[in-house]
Amino acid sequence: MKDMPKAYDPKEVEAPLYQMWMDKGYFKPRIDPDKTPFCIIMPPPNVTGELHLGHALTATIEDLLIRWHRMMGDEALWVPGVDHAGIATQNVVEREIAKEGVSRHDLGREKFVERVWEWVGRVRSRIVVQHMRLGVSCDWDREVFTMDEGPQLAVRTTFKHLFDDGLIYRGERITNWCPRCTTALSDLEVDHRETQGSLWYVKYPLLDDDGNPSDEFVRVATTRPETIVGDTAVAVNPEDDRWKGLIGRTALLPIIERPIPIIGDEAVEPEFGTGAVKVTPGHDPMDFEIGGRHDLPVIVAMDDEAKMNENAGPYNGIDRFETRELIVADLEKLGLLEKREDHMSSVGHCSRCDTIVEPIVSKQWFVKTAPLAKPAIEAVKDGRIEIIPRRFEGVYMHWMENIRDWCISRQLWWGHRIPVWYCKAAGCDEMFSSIEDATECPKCGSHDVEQDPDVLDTWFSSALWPHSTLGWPEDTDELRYWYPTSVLETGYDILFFWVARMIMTGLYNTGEVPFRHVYLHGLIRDEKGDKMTKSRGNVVDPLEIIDKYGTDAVRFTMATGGAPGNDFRLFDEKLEGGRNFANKIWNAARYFVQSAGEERVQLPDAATLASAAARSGWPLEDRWIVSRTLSVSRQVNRLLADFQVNEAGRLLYDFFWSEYADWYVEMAKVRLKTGDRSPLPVLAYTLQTSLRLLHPMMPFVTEAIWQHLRNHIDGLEEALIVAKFPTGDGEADTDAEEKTELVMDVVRAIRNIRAERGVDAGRFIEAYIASNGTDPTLEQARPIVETLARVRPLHLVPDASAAPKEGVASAVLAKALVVVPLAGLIDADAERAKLSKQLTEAEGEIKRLEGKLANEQFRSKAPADVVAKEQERLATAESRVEGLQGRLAELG
RNA sequence: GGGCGCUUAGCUCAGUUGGUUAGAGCGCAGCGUUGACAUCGCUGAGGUCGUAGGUUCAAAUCCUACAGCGCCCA
Repeated sequence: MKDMPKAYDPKEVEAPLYQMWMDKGYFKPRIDPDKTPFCIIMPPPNVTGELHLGHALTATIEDLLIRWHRMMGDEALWVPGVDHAGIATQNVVEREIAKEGVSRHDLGREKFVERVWEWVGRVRSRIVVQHMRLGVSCDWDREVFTMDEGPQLAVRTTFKHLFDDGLIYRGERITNWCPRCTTALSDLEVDHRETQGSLWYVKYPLLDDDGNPSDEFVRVATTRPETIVGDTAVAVNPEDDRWKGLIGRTALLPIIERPIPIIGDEAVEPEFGTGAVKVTPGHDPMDFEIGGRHDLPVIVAMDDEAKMNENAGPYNGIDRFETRELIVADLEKLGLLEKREDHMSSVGHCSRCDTIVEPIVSKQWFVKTAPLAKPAIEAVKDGRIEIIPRRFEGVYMHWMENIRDWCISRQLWWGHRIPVWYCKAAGCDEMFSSIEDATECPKCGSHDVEQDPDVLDTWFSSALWPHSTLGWPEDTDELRYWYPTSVLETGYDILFFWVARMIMTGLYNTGEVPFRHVYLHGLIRDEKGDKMTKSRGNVVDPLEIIDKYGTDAVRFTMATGGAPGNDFRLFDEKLEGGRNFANKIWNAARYFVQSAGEERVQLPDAATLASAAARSGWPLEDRWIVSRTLSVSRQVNRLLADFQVNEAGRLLYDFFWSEYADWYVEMAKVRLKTGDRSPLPVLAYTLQTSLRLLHPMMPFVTEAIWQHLRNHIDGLEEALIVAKFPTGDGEADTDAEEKTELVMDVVRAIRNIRAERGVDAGRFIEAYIASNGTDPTLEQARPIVETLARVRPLHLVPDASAAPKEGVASAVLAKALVVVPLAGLIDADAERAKLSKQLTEAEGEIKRLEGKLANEQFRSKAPADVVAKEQERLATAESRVEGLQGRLAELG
């Protein structure tokens, strides 16, 4: 840690700093009742593979919040973890072993699960390494896996409680079935897509009163003719005059030749197709409901893989879509196919493998959600939980209020085995849930008990995450101290999957909300605005861009890229901006370090910093930057408290670059070059304050600089990560801010004239500034104006008459007149035209403001400070007009 | 079908209790090798804030309708 290289090199500093933080144990909070607990439970990434940009965004925002609170003195706990991701991981490992030509059935359940554990071991450590590259300051000793013992116990305990409370039941229901994953899915795991298909019109012969075929037909329309074999009725709307006469009669199912009743049900839409529909309770959710209302038999005509079964007569063993073709052809041959139309319909796809889902009736486990939803709705309604951005509360409410029972069983091998046992003893059909592995039937005492072979939906264990990671069901110190947790931060796309369910189970298990705030971030898209997906091939690997731009650049870009809850597009130019900013910070610090040299700089003392009066003797620019630093510190705290992470980032970017680096440092150089060391404490103060403010967002570059600064500034904490976060306590100095604005305006005006007239950048030119002769501001700032505007000699004159009139360029400010003699470079007519144009604009401004201020309504209804502001604006415009008129008069 | 979001400078986006002369980054134009930084500096051009109404002293910001795009739920 000697010299600072000319450019910031993230590769040099990141790994050693992370190691240092780890070694010092800075990530580990203590349970301290005198301090405020702050806790975030990390959304556990799936053990399916690599982290993606969504995880990087999550990590960035959560680490920012954690670091901020840690620096505020809170006991900040961030719990990392990973999720076993049932279906997804099983699929990935199945693909892995398929490369060896082996299926999971070849291996058998036990061997297959062993293979999954091997996979998990590899992926878990990779995820940890990836997270570390992002700079996350989570407590690694607490890293949890959803399949660890603790979470296992939490899962079983929750299941048993729900089971005993009658909130879990097993039943024959129609569920979404993925024939490729061969498991049931919950409603949320199905993606619906509008798909071009066909609507076939089929004639079902009617039987006469004696049960003999008649020459009458009922015509039904269907998008899924392959399910005809499972029909158990034809339904019409009882209000439908065309068909209500048929209710009570019997139709003969084509091909299968099963007599089925014609029933009336209000769910039938008369506008659809012919107004008569076939009813297949075994393969259609709506038909299942109709069947329930009319006591219709349920026929399941397909197997696990959606091949037709023995109930499908001649199609037994044939795939569902092939069967569709065959049936259509057969109906045609029988003369029962009337016509085919193009038809758009919504088709469900497995969210994991994209296979078309088959609605199928099977025996599954469900959670009765309505009783759990009620308190979950209350918690958000009464503000115990706040969702950010606010609009998602409406989305949450709507879903919760219309919630449907949750299918939690999955026909998988990888996951939490359902803690239910069946007694096999003759005459006993006991079914019971147990937290411990059961060996004995509680009813008959038989040891012939068998555990349910299925596993639970992954989200069942994730739903317990905020309390299970803290030790529940044990009554741990952690749980007592950090629960309810502070913030749950994740993408809005898993509001229902995860957030809503955590609220339900959290309240059910602990009686308390799992977290106080839910912060939902948007999705990161590619340059064109497309979602990043493997199939599109547009996925960006976080490590790749970290290698290219540095972690801080990635984090800064993520944090400031968009507003909370809004999607944003990521591309190289944005990341370059982040990288450049990191380099800017680095170099601004480097300048300080070089300027300080061997000297150890003392920071200004706290009392002086706190009081504007105490600072009043300081040079103007020092007073200004301290005042601005205090103000920015306050704003950053307010913005972060409001979760306006992006605004906080922008504010710091603007402050550091456009105020500190562009102006204060340049002003400070003026004195430093004369050998005056007095700016050093203020440079040190502003720089180190900025680093503290920036640290949560850009931890590496700021900490790296901090460690350099410790050799040059007295009194800095040993590491920035545990340094105190600035709160901005201290008086603003509006006088200094206003006066510095004047100085900057003057410098800008001269620079503008130089650029417009094409004056060589290096050349010093003469200039006159006429301002209110009693204000010593410009005299005090003379060296600054001279240097920053490259002016010599600079004439400070009491009024415009003292400045030359021929061959000059002028700039009229409200509080000053700038006159630059540039013989030979000035076209008098153009100069007059320019000033006239400005005069017209300023006069327009006056007119507008006078009109506004003359309005009695405005004066009486607008708040006093708004009126005062407009008045001030008017005065400014008036003085500009005066100046411009005077200048024009003088120019003739 | 129900709900939500977006539409602001050439591009990408900010703009949270309605009160500026509507901002930033990138891009663009001109100038620039004075020891922090060319991953830079200085200067500049560029917008009737989707359209039409309404509320208000005051609307990019609130309300209504419409258009285009996107998402969620059914």
